[in-house]
Amino acid sequence: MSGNQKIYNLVIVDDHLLFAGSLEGLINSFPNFKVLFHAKNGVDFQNKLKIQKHIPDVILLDINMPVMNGFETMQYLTLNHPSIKVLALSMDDDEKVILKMLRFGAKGYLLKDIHPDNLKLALEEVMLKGYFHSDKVSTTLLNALNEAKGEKIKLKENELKFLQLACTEMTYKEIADVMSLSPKTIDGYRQELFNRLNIKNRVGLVIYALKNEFVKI
Amino acid sequence: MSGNQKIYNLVIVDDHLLFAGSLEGLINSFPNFKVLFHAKNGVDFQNKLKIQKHIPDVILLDINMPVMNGFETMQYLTLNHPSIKVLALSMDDDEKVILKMLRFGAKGYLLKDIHPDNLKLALEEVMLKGYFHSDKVSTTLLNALNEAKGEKIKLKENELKFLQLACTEMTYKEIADVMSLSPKTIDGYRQELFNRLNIKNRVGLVIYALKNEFVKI
DNA sequence: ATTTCAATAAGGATTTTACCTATTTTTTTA
DNA sequence: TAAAAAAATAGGTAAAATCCTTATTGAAAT
Repeated sequence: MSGNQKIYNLVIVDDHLLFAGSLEGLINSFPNFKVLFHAKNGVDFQNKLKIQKHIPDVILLDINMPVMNGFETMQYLTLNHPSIKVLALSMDDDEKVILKMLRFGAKGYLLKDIHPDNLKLALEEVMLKGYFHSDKVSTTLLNALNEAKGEKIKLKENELKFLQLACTEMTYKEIADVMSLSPKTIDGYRQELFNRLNIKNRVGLVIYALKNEFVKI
Repeated sequence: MSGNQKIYNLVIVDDHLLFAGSLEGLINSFPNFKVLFHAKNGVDFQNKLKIQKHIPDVILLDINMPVMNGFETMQYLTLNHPSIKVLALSMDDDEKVILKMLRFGAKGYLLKDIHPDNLKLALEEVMLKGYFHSDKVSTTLLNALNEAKGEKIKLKENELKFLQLACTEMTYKEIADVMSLSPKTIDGYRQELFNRLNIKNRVGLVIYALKNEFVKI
């Protein structure tokens, strides 16, 4: 609760100076993030890293760069600095590109049109949970992401039951009755699944359950 | 077409011994159904199921029983044997009761005054199509269950758009924005569809839309 | 010209969902 | 068996969904 949280060092790798520069200002305004430097490509990054005494905790890595692009840089980072969390930055949500970055070890990705307010949340989340993805993405992609990262979402027994019942027209209260649990426990399952599956409301649960064949209709 | 069709195992749960017993005889005379046993309530059913080597394919479940009634038994079945098709049995066509059973996962319902000849058809249909309902029911209910008769409800253009958007994670307010209509108009569509389709909440909309292929996932 | 109907939208109340945080209980495991 | 982790439960609040009724408007029908 108090003021002195850990401060995470961050590096921006992006060839658009204006973007990188303004982003630096924004991020430095976040209380627990500090921009160490920004680089215009992978080579530039390596050089600047040498003359730094700090290793960054997290890197915002643009994918489209002319010299040493996002993929190459990602490979270098995975090999040489596997503990640095990398968030891929992309203009659009091209599935192939994003999946490739994740296979290369990125912890997540951000679309460049993310709202400044949300960037702070995104950064905090990636440090806290280890991954983050812009939510402007299809469920299909999210599922693909989970597979790409080898993080198959496993449902606990009660979560599965809850999910199945959530695909009926029962209210949560009725579901709680059926499962002989407190409505608050059910609410806990709901919250947990919403977070894990990156969904927004009960419709998302239904869609997820159907896509993954946890229920049939 | 030929003689050796699959034989479905059936269980009758009803507290009226005479009824259950004679029903058993009738059903055993159907070539592709075999009564495993009958039970006088949900508890009795659970006990008898334990000493059975077969899991039933379909259960005829009376709603009005003194000990563990139809709802409670339905809840137990939905939770523990979701693959068993349940046909609710009722004396009358009390809408609320029937709809509640359907919401709890019953595949359909039969009125007890169904003609013996039709019971055979009903059972065959529920195994084949996955659902069945007695046709001696109120108009409202018939509308709700229109698909049993292959009568697809026609949607007006805006209703269809609304329905499709309701299958996303948008809020109704967001849907209203997208459709450039007042949230109150959207609420009107919602109400109209809920009444016409006899559904209870947004999950019902999603299920309906998917079943009738108004949306794809 | 009046009636009818469909589409739109309002007010206003209640219930259900959703979110955040914290505590207790149970289970696991070191 | 004590400590840690996971599961269940709870309180409080905000937002969204649901329900019921009524009103306006313009087009279509008789």
